[in-house]
Amino acid sequence: MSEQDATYDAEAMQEKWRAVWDEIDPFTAHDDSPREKRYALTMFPYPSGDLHMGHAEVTALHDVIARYWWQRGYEVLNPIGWDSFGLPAENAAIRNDAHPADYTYGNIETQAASFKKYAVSFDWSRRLHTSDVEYYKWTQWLFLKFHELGLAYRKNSPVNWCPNDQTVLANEQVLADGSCERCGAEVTKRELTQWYFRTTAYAQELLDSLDDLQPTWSDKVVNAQRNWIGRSEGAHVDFSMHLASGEDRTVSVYTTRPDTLYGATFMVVAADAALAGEIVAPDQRAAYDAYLAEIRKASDIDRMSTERPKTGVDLGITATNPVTGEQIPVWAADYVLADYGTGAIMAVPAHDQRDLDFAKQFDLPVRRVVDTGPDDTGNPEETFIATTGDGTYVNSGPLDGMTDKATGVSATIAELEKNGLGEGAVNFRLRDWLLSRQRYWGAPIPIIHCPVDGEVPVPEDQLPVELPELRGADLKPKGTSPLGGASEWVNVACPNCGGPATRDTDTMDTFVDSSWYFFRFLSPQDQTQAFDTDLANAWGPIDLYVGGDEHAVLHLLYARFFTKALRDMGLVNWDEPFSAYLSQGKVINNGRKMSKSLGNGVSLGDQLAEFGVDAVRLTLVFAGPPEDNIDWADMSPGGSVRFLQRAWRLSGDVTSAPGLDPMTGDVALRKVTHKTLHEVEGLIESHRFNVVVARTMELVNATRKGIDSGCGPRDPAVREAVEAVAILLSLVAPYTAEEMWERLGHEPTVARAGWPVVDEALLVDDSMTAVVQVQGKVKARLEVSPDISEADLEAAAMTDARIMGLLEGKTIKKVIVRAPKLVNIVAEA
RNA sequence: GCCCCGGUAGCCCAACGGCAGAGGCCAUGGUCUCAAACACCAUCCAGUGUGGGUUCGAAUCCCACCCGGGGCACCA
Repeated sequence: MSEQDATYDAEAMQEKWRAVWDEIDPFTAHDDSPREKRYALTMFPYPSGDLHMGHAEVTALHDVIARYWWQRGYEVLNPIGWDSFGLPAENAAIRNDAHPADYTYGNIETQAASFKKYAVSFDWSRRLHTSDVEYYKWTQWLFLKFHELGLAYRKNSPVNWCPNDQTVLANEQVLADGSCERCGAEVTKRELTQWYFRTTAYAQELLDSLDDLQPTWSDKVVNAQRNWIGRSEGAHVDFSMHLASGEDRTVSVYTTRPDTLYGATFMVVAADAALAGEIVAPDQRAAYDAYLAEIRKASDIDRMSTERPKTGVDLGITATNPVTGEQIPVWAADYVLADYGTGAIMAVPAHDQRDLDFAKQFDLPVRRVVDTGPDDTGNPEETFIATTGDGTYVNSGPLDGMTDKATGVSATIAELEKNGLGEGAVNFRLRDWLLSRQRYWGAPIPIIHCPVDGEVPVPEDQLPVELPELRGADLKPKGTSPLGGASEWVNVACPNCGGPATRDTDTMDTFVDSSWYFFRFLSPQDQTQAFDTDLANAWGPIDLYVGGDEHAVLHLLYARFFTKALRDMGLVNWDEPFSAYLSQGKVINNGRKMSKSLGNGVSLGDQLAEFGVDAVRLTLVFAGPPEDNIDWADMSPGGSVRFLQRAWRLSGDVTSAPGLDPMTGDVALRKVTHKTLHEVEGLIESHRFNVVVARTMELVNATRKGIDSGCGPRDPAVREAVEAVAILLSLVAPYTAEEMWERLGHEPTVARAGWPVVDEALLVDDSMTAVVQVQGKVKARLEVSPDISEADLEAAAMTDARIMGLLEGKTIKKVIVRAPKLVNIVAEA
């Protein structure tokens, strides 16, 4: 059977080359390589079931870059691991009456096999799983370091509680509608003592660094993080509250509008803040307690609705407005948040709609202090529409007559500071990260509670604190950690005093595990430390991170926080983990997210079986810009198969021998080849992978033409072109590329063949088309030399017969010449 | 309500402020075939969401609006 008669058999190619690649091992990164290092990372998967279309997309895109870097001569670190702790495994285990480890490690094996078949250029030697003892030992070690530095601490406060999963949630894990990110249940509040990471210590730096990341991160994610960190500027203002006991108590409030202080006609304290219970007058105590009980029951879904009428209760005391001296009432309400600012506000109903709604509800006074003029909505005292813009200050003492908000704010702050009544202040929306989870399948928090010594860190030499097997135990959520039931595990001697003590029974949020895995990849087998600082400094930061936007404010923010903290510990010398971030879109079907309930799921396994790995990868890369969603219903993987066959067939048509000097080849085809390679370099750097595929298609078409009706199959330019196609395809369709490479007479692997050197001389055309416009409209085209001078081009345009005809009887006002591409003549009659 | 992103042929998508079309899908015609599929060749198709502005020149820059998608949201 001749080469030309061979058939393109995706399945057979996959079988054949997988074995060869396992042998060659082309993608293991060597720490001691003299080549320049690049670190490519894709968000590691969670082991639920087999890989799906989303995994296929992100790894196909990411692999273009990783494989390109190899071809360009870099030493590329492209590791793979599994984010293998977490609730889904635990819930599945409960459903199936099995152990989470069985479910987890079973799925990991399934996914690993699928990744291998999918031919992702991972370095398998660095594989890790966050649920391995060897890994979470160091997660615990990091927790202890954070604890040592005061970055991990315990506090009692109202927390988000998922009644279904029976565990607390970080703010970031509560969706906008107040439901649980994991299970969708309505999240409620509970008062609990929990562990936190002090993310707020880095709020300003996390915000500032975003400026540096802006050019190489998506705007979407940068903006999401900015909003989440939510920096605002304003002032703390001190109010003196007059308690029923006769005492005075100074309470500070945070406001972004200190300039409206003269319009503060009442105060509101967060009903669930400790302060409210401390200051309520005895005759209002019963009403307050009833109100508190009522709002505790309400879910966040109800609480967070802005349409809901305002509720609250009078605390029965007054406070003094520090500038007017007026006695103003103090209320408690749930529209004021206990954990933002100071948990108490000054209410300026005329200039804040929420305060105005409250004032209207409870018939509290409204006083306008900024007159925003006749063009605005009118006087809020009458319209009940708060005004927030600039205007002329009225009823505001020394501010009266000023017209500018910024001036009003700074004047007020200066006055407050002078009189010791307050000061300028900055506030962040960002809260500390609540990391305790009352669940089994996670890294135990390495703390021992001793009745004598309190919180005692587990000594480093006693790490890891291994998760007790609890095989056969009931892991169903009960509101406290299942670890509490392992009494032999829980009861230990205090490392300090030796007396009886108990282990902390909570486990860490799995986002802790994923906040540092990219460090562990640098020395995954190291038994002596979490990661090797020198290697981290040599490889990091990550040159390109590819993943989904669903982690815009979760994982990406936590990983940034960890990196900054590790830098401050001297463990690494860079402070942002991801130099560039590419967010890939989702694979949807028929305009909708794939879901079981819609019945529109597309199985990756089925697609691979029908079209082959290469065609599926090619389809995903070619679909459009990486950031865009891919609607699988609009795609044509069958077309991808046909293209790959067309490309593959070229390799059978080449009749020249390998190692031929291409210099003697057909110049026209060589130009296409070299222009394509040159252009692709830029396209890959700017992540326009879909256009890379289009350019490869053009090269295939041009080569086909050369073989059939041009220079013929024996021409060296044809060999050069087909080899270029194989190398281009090695980024997207590794099996087809390898098969072509073999048919071209080369040894495997094409993936490490090296990027062809582009001949600059072939990028220049002998002649090109210049456009002649009259009044901006194209009227003529001229064939000119690419290095024609402006004067020559203008002369050529002015002497063109059509142009001369058009200009007859007109006065030329202006001629714009952009050699060698364009001449534009502006003329009038 | 606030903040992002997008709107180009029937469809998916290209186009440093300079000829609106690179590539693909679909469709149609042809070559090949007993026929079909494949392959190859060819053809068809929009003036860039709307209205203004800047410019010699705008899909591209600016303003307003419409539509679609996403994020945040009682954060004082």
